[in-house]
Amino acid sequence: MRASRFLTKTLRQDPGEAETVSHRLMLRAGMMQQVAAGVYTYLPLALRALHKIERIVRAEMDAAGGQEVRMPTLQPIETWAETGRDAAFGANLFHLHDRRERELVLAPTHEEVVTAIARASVESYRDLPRTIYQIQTKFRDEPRPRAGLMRGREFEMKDAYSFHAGAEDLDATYQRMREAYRSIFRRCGLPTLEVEADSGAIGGKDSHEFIMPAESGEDTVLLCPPTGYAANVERATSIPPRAPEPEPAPMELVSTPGIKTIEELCGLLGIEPVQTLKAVFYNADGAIVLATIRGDLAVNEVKLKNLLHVRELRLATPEESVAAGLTPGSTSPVGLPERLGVRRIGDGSITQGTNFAAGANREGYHYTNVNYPRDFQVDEVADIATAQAGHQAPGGGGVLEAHRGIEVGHVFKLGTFFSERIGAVFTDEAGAQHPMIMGCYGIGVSRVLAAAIEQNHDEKGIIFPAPIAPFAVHLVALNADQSAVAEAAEALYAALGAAGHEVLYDDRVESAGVKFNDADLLGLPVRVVVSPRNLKNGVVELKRRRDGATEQVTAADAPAAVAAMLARDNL
RNA sequence: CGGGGUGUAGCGCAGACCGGCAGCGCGCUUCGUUCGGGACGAAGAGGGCCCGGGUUCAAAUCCCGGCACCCCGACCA
Repeated sequence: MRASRFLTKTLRQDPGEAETVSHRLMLRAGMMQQVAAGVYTYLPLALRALHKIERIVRAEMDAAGGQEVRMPTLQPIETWAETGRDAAFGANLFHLHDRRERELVLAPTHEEVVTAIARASVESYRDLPRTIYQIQTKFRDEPRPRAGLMRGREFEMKDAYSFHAGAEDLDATYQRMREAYRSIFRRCGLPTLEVEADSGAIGGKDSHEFIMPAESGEDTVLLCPPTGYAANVERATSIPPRAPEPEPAPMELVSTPGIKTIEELCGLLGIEPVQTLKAVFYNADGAIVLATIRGDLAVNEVKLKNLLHVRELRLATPEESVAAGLTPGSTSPVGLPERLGVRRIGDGSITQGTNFAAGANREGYHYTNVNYPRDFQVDEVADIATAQAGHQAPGGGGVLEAHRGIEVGHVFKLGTFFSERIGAVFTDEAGAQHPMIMGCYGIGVSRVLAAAIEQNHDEKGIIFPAPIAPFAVHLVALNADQSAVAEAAEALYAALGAAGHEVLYDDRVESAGVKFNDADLLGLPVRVVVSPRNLKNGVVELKRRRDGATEQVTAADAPAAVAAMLARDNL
């Protein structure tokens, strides 16, 4: 492709509305154009990179036994009502009406439709397992689209679904898919963490996320290198530091005027947060729930939500707390009788340690020497704590460290939620019918592109990993208006193409600085410079974008030298 | 949905408090000089200020209403 004919140009200044690195660089490089919030046109550079990613994804899905289909984006609401997921998705689902006023939705995912495929095509255990996948545009009316391709309302996703006669068979495919995902990200040149994940409302057992480490990521993962433990913070468990265990003393009411926070309480009493208990009020689908946890820990709302089996969980408002008979700022599990009708959940941390300080449900007062279960009771003790960096990994053996990252893939076991509701059953060897057991496996293809740029850039621009670069080579002709340069560059352009390289040929009449800066911005893996100076020396100059390694070779040797340089790009 | 912010030339922004002929930089066009890290000079083109009302002799500017976009939080690939 000749730069002089190329559709898009680069921007010299940063676009005003882009904060995130990948968003900014993609706009500056002319890779995409915004059409609406969270909706973008993929211009040639972006589309070429997406195609590269998709090719790798397809190859690995096919190798893992997947069969590609294309399901419709436009779906009748009834498809969603059948499983109740129209309500589950709520406002995230795009709705529209046809000319007969029939209600349709734009699909955010495809479990319902793919399960209907399995229902139609699978009859017996002999027809199982099956893995179906597609690469397609998804629509989700996100509450807040952000950061360009990172979180769009319209985005590209590879979604795969597997169907099984038994749990062991699902497990085999699940593991095979995890391997395929590792291969995909490795082949893309994108180091990715694989972590345990929350499996969400549908509540499958196993779930893993693939997280690309990046500071701008929305997710936090906790890693324990010595033990290999890796989990999303939403899901992670840990062994928090132990609380002191002095001889239990009689509970005492102390005056704590104006004290609202754990820090203030600790300051006043001369103790550490680990020696306190805090009580947090939640509104869980309208019901008030009291969560009690040690003061140095935080409630993990995902865990709590899963425990309670509710759709919506949020902090209770002060008014709601008061209405439930509680005193915000001095809330406490102590003296909270069962009859209030507030469900009480205690974190495991309350069962260890003695003589805690806790609220007194009375403005300006706290209790000291509070001991569980002597002084208060809960309806259930469970792990509802947020694991933190510095905690011991579950089982011990190492300390957790926290990292930010971007979720680019997610695999999980669905069980029979969909097959039961859609009637996707098979006949077993004994002639009995069972719902198929399902797994599902997603990759945010367009997000992978954004994440790749988040992970691979410097102050000058993008540094594309060779496997997903829109072009492999940026051929730059300096003083392109000189006929000797133009002739040499044209010949090299043809030779590189003939050798199978994808080349962006900068034949524009522009200054060296402009061309070099554009090349740095676009970040194609290898830059080849043809110039009067090089011509005089009988060479062309190769420069690798990633590490700046340079090499001078004859024009005749250039195609092979480029190939060699590309091969070493990811090392 | 709550909080914060912004809509003025293709892009980045000033002008707005204090109404008075719409401006700067980049980019673009033409000519000349330059030519290995965003060159220089000269001459040009290009918007009526997000939309709708209102106030006023006069509105980008003041008032009212709307829309859009961005950022921070509750959600996800």
